[in-house]
Amino acid sequence: MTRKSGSASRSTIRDVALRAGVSASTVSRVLGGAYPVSSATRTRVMRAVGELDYVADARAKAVAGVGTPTLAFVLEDITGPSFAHMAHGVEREATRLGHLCLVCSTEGDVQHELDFVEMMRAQRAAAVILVGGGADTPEYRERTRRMADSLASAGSRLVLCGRPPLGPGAPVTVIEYDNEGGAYALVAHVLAQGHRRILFLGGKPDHSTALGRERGYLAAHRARGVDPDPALLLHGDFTRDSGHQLMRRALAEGLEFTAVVAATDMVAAGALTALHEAGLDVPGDVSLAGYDDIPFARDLHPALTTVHVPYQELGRLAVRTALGHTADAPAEHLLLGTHVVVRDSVRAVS
Amino acid sequence: MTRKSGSASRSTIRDVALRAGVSASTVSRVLGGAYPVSSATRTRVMRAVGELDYVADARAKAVAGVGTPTLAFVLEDITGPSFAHMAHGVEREATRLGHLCLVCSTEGDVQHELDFVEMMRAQRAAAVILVGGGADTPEYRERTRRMADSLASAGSRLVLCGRPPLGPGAPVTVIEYDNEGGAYALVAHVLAQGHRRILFLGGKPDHSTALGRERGYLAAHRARGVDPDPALLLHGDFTRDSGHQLMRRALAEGLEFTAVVAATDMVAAGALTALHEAGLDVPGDVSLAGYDDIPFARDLHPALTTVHVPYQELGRLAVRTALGHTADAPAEHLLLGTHVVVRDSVRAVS
DNA sequence: ACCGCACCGGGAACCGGTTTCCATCGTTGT
DNA sequence: ACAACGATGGAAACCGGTTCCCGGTGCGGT
Repeated sequence: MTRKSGSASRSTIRDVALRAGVSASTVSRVLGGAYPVSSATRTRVMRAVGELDYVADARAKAVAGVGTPTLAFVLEDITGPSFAHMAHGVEREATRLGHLCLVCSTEGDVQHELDFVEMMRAQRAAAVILVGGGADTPEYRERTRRMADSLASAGSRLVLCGRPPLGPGAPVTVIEYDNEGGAYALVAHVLAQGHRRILFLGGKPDHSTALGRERGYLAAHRARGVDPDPALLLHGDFTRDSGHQLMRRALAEGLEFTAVVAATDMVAAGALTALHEAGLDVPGDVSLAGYDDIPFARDLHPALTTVHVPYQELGRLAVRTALGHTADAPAEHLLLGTHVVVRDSVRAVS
Repeated sequence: MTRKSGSASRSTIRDVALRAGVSASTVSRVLGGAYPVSSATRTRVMRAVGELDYVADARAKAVAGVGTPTLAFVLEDITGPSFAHMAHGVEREATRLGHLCLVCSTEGDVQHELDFVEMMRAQRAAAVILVGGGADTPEYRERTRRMADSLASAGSRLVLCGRPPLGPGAPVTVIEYDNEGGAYALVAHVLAQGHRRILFLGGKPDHSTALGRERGYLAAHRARGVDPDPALLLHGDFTRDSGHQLMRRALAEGLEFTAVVAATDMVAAGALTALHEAGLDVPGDVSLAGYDDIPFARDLHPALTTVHVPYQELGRLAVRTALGHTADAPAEHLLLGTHVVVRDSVRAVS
């Protein structure tokens, strides 16, 4: 039995070389593979490596130019189901392509995000993927463009995933899902069931994702020739609690509506319990629809009609595109389609 | 306006030195902080840094011994709500302590896990956190102990989070939540409502978490002096679909029970829709309880009685303990408590 | 027997930083 | 006026690897 955990100090390639009675170059070569080494030497080196339980320092290899590439993933909160699915896609694809995957939650703090991106630039990450919507302000564009430039000059690429695109010419890859289109289709479906007063439980007023879905809501109304009541457009955020509160307030205020469309399945879930708490039946008394098609949507009661967003695929695509490992997505700006999945939570108005 | 994105090649400290007309050492000192540099020199250097948009290579710094420490987080699937919350806790605490956070999903593949841990050893990660239950076989202990040893000899620490502990003496930190105790309390609660035939929707037969909860189920029965019918112990996995299928089968087979305890809220969710699909009322016809207290538990209908597990705190604790940044948790083995949160899904038997 | 070539392995330069050691310079003390 | 001293900054060694360049073998060919 070999004493492997002799001391806590990690051994260097020189230790191995010394023990095997060869030079450091030789050790590097037998470990590296593609170089002729006599089998006797190889054996001695391998034995020394085994006895010392040696692993080459990845950071040193990286400096020497033969490191494992790295990719960074920045989101607001890994806890949201849709983010989690994107993260999953990113992580899978990254490791499939032999990349390490760094992750960071910003908790919505812009400064934190900035700091992290700077950090990733220092790490020489192959790509930095920013995910999740935000306010599309000039200040945002300016700041993000600066990130993109500085990352580009450091040789890595910025990917915006579900975020407002920058102007043309920015060295950035944008991958979006079609918020407006999805909401349009969903609300069209609800309208087709005869509903005319549809409450919309939106997100923050300037949040790009929320805005897109809101636009779809509006567009569907216009296409149908109905004039949406502005009082039916409520704003909160994308949490379950927001949906719950918004719905309670709407009910308390005596707002009139026969259907509710939530900007998110989470919001819909909160709204649903608020509805239940008020003694209302869904979809008997009021119809309800969500957005995202998180796995739980099926288990709400009634099963939630919603629009499916291919989050995992989105994550995968983001890393493939960023890493240039794809021929089928050379474009700098992709827009993924969505489709509504109808279940039991919206019913024709009687 | 300075031309920053001139070329794609990153600039080195020597480029900056050249441009500022000083030596590389001086640049390093200016950037490093704690060394007297004349303000004129400092200004020149800073200007050069700005013009070149220079950031020191983090890998090189790491080799020189002044790098950002890193911590790795290994789980089966980031998509599970409880895992996501742990991940969130880990990530928050890690960045709070100035660590970078690497993540890896194993998809349940042992070889993948092994490879990743080896990779982290090479990265000189400060700690590797393995999370999620598994089969507590001799082979598992052997393999994991080897990981622990080799990580320890490389100066980093292995943390087992919700995983079967190894024998004594292994250089490992174990943090568990009390599966048996939680299940015991939950099932005791259900029994106290008068239920005597309680269906248990468990996980994989040899999965440590599933096993712990099963033990709690059994122990609660014994404490009450009731003999659980072995036919009521079903095995699947921790997914929503598993709960759905198991419940359907149980119903189809005509199993007799007045309550259902699921090993997981996800499983409970699937079971709940199966119950609904069969036209059964919960809790009118049958009571239902889950485990984990994921956020959605409140929004199921009826709101799910379940046991709360402090997942986020668990993650935080894992990194604090691993990094030794705590005086209040010097122990090598922590067991976090849980508590049952009663909502509307279990009712006294009539 | 001699030349040349493959094969193999050592030395040194390099990757991009940090830090130790030392030389220089301008001041100040007596 | 001259020695000592504090403030600066450069050269070189080091961190732990990789790889280029070369020199010493042992082999076969003529």
